Amino acid sequence: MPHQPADLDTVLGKAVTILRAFTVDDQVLSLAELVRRTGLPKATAHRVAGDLVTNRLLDRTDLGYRLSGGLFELGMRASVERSLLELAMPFLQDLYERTHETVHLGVREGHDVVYVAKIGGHRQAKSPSRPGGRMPVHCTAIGKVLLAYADPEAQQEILSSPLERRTPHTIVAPGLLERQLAAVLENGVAFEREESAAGLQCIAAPVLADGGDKALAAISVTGPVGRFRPEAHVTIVRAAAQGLSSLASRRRSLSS
Amino acid sequence: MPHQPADLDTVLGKAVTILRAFTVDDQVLSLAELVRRTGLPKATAHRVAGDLVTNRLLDRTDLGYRLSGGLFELGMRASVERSLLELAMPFLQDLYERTHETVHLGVREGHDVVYVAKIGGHRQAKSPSRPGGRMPVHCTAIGKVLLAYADPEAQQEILSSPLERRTPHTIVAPGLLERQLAAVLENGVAFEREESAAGLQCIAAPVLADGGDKALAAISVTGPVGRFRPEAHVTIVRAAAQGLSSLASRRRSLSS
DNA sequence: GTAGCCGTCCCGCTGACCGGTACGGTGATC
DNA sequence: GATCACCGTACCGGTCAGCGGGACGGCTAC
Repeated sequence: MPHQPADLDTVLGKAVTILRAFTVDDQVLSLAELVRRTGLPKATAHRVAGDLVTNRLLDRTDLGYRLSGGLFELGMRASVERSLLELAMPFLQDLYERTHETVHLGVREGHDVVYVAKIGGHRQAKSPSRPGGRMPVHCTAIGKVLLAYADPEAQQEILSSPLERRTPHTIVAPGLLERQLAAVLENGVAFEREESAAGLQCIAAPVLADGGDKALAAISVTGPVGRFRPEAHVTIVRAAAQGLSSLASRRRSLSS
Repeated sequence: MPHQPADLDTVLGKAVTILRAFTVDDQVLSLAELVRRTGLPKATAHRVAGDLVTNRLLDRTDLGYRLSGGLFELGMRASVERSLLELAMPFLQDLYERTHETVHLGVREGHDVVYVAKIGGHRQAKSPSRPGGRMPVHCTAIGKVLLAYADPEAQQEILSSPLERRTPHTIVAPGLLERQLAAVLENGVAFEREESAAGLQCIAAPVLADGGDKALAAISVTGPVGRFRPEAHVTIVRAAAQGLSSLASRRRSLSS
């Protein structure tokens, strides 16, 4: 996790440290647990958490603290992700309707992909991804697409760092991964075969920026090994991603 | 807007004031604009905004500041909204697939409904709602449902405050609205007929908590007056909401 | 009983935060 | 090309908000 630990000598730093202490699957954290995770003195954590409650970034419950609905609302106003989500939704719907498998929209953030949207039905494959959650780039189809279209230095930086093994099929050899990335650029799609979780396969395509050389995001379809063949969906996934690409190009939302 | 203005005498207060200065349709705000909206001294706004950037809650661009992807990620971890969203998605998908109209999931926050999800296709009705955005409770189907199932004091508080007129059809008479709310409790669904925007109709049903007396959220289907008849979808919307209700009851995510 | 862990509160010290002020750049107006 | 308005940025000394060690009372568990 490349989160530089945030400055604990400033109020704001302490505040975000507390907020970021929550992971995707924490519902509620006690004060003691916050102290444990943040390393803040108990009195300080207590006070700052209290301040966060008054500022409606945290909720107080009988069992502890919880990220508030106000924070959700705020996060949804992040222009890049929100407008991406809005533009993408119809395309994601199409994909879901045609495949009835889990559909993802993701962006890259450092070594991870962050899922902006995840849609699926009642019978969706059991996948470790969560909306707003993270997965390493090297073991997901979306990640490989985003990596293939990333600037060379970022790509190299990731390729030269240790690649965590998630399943027996996870690609941990940089050379092999690099060859796959070349194939991704050639085909415009990436595959994943049980590299992030057992029993899951996946295909993804890039949402390209104006020039067509940088990827803003990626779209994927995921399904279980039994009923799902990634190769069967190359055309529609690529078409959806291209449709979104050209729609996004006609708007402004990029830059850095 | 019942946002008590946040304490400007504290760092944290200034920080959230800056963050909340962004509305749903702001992409990027200049420092000067932030100063204008927040009332903070320029030097202060500059410093705090800078701190927010170092803490990855804001992004710096050539044109100004922007809510960051990190904030999006954080907001998605708000347990109530996120788990609601995850549980609801299959039901929302079903509704979309059967109607091919815009489907909403919303919760109440004070006098407004906040949209947790909005899904639709390419031909979706032009609606003023945005994911993460707000609409007044009294002029939307989701709002009326949530209001009908709200605690009496909250309901009374809203009924006795001025009801903003959005269209010629907006209900601004508390008595009329109150009668509609009674009908909602009786039927388990609420309608909206061009009360929030011209040309739009809507039907919504409540997602009920354990007891069945409090509403956690509401689901709606929205369509244009021409092709869409809300009455035609009473059964499936109610069924979707009930399905989600019982699923949510089997998990824990509520309390206050 | 007592030992451990919890959340809360007190209170004196201090350095993080404050914001008036100044400066350089940029574009519009005359 | 001079003037002006407005922008973002940087400086810096005063001071009070924030700090956190410590104490306290409540609660399980053993």
